[in-house]
Amino acid sequence: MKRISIKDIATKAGVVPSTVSFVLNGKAKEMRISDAMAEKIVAVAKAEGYAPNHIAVSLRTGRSRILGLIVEDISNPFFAALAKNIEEKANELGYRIVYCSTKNDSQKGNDLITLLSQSQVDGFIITPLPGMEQQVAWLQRQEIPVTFMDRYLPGLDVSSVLLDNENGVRLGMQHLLSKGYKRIGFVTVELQQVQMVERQKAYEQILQERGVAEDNHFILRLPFNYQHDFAVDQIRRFILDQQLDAILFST
DNA sequence: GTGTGCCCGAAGAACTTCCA
DNA sequence: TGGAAGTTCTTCGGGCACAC
Repeated sequence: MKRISIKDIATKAGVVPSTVSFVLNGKAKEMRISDAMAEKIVAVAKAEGYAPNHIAVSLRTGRSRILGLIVEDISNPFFAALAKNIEEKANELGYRIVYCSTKNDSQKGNDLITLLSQSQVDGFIITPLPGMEQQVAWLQRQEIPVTFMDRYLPGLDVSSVLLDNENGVRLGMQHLLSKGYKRIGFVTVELQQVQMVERQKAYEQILQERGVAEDNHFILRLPFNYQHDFAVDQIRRFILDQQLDAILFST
């Protein structure tokens, strides 16, 4: 079935394509097109079920009104919730979102940046991984807008929306310490990502400030792609082996 | 293998036509 | 004559056909 184009609408309405374009883009008044003609064009477009060809629009305007959202794992509830909010806000502003997951693989992240930039996305929101620096720098050289989310890459001047990792851990630890807990465990994942490093650093710093000996710093590092049952078993052993009375989860 | 020209759909500047 | 209405032409990036 042939797709209805602006040209088809023009033929049926008895005008040229640009007149249709002006009307359908709300510029009829500006271009001094009569109300009667504008109404006729709108009616034909509606009757024919016309929908703009986004590829053609981006070809002409150089903008796709699509943003690439690259996160660690879109099935993760944390990123799914963030994605939902980002999508709602983007829709309000007339943008659509394409979601991708790196699965914590920087090569995959780099490939996704290449793929999406070739697809003419207007900008990127990325939870970056070490190893993606060059690709992000390339985006900056191409003047393609990039924003980091949840974490950042030291050495790159990119706008970032971040959690206050240190203060978050500090508040959590203060709460547990104020309740009288002394043997507080810290559960994290084996990642050298900046946010994980900052959270662990904050945990150790707070214990140090309280004069807790290093022997009583209890840290469990789970592998990134852990299975649920495995993690539960590891945490159970961690609690028993270290005789913990509280745990702070960093993720 | 390389160069050239055309095509696709839509936007918009510049232009022409019409009419009071 | 001048404003309103509508038209023409160029442009964009990439794929493709064709000539050399």
